[in-house]
Amino acid sequence: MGFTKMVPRKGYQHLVEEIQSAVFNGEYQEGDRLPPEMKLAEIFSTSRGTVREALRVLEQKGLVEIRTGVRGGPVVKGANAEAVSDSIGMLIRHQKVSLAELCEFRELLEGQVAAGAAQKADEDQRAELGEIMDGIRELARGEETDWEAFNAQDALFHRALARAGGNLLIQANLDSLHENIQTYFSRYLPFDPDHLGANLISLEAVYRAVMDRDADRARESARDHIRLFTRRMEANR
Amino acid sequence: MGFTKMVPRKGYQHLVEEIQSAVFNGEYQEGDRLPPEMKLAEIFSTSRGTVREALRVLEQKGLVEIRTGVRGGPVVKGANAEAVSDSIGMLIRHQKVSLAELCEFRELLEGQVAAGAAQKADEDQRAELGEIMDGIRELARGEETDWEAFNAQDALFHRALARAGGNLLIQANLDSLHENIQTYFSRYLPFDPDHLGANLISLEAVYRAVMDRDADRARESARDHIRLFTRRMEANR
DNA sequence: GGTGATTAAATTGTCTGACAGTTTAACCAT
DNA sequence: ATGGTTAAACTGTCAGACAATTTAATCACC
Repeated sequence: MGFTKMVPRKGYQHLVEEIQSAVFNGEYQEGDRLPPEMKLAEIFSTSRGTVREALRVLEQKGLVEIRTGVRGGPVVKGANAEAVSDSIGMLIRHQKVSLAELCEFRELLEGQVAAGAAQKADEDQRAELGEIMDGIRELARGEETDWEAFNAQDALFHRALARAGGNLLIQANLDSLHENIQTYFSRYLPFDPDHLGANLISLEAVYRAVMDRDADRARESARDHIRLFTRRMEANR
Repeated sequence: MGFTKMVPRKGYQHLVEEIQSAVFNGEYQEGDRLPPEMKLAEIFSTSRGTVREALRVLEQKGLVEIRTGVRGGPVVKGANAEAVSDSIGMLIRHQKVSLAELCEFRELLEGQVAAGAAQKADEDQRAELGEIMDGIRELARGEETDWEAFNAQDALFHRALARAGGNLLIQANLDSLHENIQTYFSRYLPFDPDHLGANLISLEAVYRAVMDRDADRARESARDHIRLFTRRMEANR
């Protein structure tokens, strides 16, 4: 017990681990250039091909970025949530996650984010939210609403809210939810002026609660707002 | 506006996308073998080196697994949360996520999971939880507690709870949190019989609420349980 | 007829060497 | 100073070779 299957070590994995821990130990800081492929091959006494495979892995992990040309090479990237979002998207597209689960999770996160924003948003962020809301109202007022633009603006609002109120982990998750839920949107949420009105009303409720710094009401409004979509999608399915 | 920087396409990225969508379109099912490297090189009229770089990326994404030997080659893997966990760990180790944020997120998720388990756990899962709790009580009773074993059993409980009550997205996130929070545990939570007792009590509360199918109480107990750790860690920091 | 050892084949893992493409920096002309 | 040109430092890609690993088939033996 406690033993794990012995799997033949592949060479590039060694490189991946070494470089990774060099970065985490601070030997290379964000923005620093790692040695070029040739040098790395020399250092680890391996071939350029192997080095390149390791670099592909590190690149995918979001740890380095590779620049071509002189003074190029592998550069340590600042941490970002892209890889998280990507891998979550993987789960979703592998259809291991149902629409209901997606919505349950989103409801939970958006609620938390709204509550956080109500408590933590600074003046700049509050102003930004106000501007975005103005844009949304503007779009909703027109006779024939540009559905695409409305959705885009709506997404913008949720993003800004997430930045203001959620920590990076929550942001990463919401990003991938937004990204991956679009599939369902376009399938199950055809344009409908009725829905647009209801949407705007529930979004206004979230906005007001955040502006009033009322965390509990913000959470509940946000959950309601998401539930509106959920129900609408389930009805159209 | 709306334009994105034109970045020179790298060849292997093309392969990655093509293969990825082939999998998501169902052209290849879980467990199917993709063509071997040579064949892929032929199909995409490229070289083996390029194919291998693409495979490294897909491997890292958790989409394929590569087997050596005859009847080996790239095999489509079932979805799993490893890549999610890995990338979240990255954020944490890059210190982009504070302990406080980690705990905030964990509190939210564990609460949801406990509530879900209270509502949804079937008989088997309830029995499993009971057995794990027995094990925990057993470990706590002893004179000199095996701290390692206790922690392991505790983790087991949280896992079982997550399986019973959370959807896959929540599970994936919690898995990574558990994995990555260990770093902090060992640094800030040295063994302490006092803490162990409090821990057991708050865990019992979660267990009872789940068994009573009281979702709200389960959520609150779970959040309390997590807060206990959070406070303890912050105190020792 | 089964059973264990041997061999052959398929496929990945690695190395070498080469050349094309890309980007920066230095140099040069105006 | 300004603009264009060139050289150098890199990555991107290819081809060909051989080693290592695993499976399947074959063969010898009881």
